[in-house]
Amino acid sequence: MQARVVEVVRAIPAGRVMGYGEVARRAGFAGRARQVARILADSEEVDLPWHRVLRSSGHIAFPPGTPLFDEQLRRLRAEGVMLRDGRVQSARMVRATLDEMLWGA
DNA sequence: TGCGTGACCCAGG
DNA sequence: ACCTGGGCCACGC
Repeated sequence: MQARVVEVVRAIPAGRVMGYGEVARRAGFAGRARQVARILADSEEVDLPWHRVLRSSGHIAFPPGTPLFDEQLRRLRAEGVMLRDGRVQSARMVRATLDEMLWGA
């Protein structure tokens, strides 16, 4: 599962974000969002754009003010992803169906 | 072995 | 648009 998840995360285009659940689905493990989170937490992978993965709500998963929260926010801003009321606009989210047509796979 | 704990999600209400 | 209950499952104590 680890490898498939890493693949999916690596495939998220810069400037766009994806929910943990969506990552799980695309990796072939629907329903296992928690495992995706753990995998990212444990991953030693370099150049893994883990900051492009957030809650389906558009919120960063860490509590505001924590080091990881700040780090993720910083990386997102660096690629032009802005947050409104603590969350990214849904338009930035790679969702199912409709997006499948636009971005494929 | 058992149980609480998460970088979570979703259908309902 | 927020809250809730149930689902999910690897880990650690």
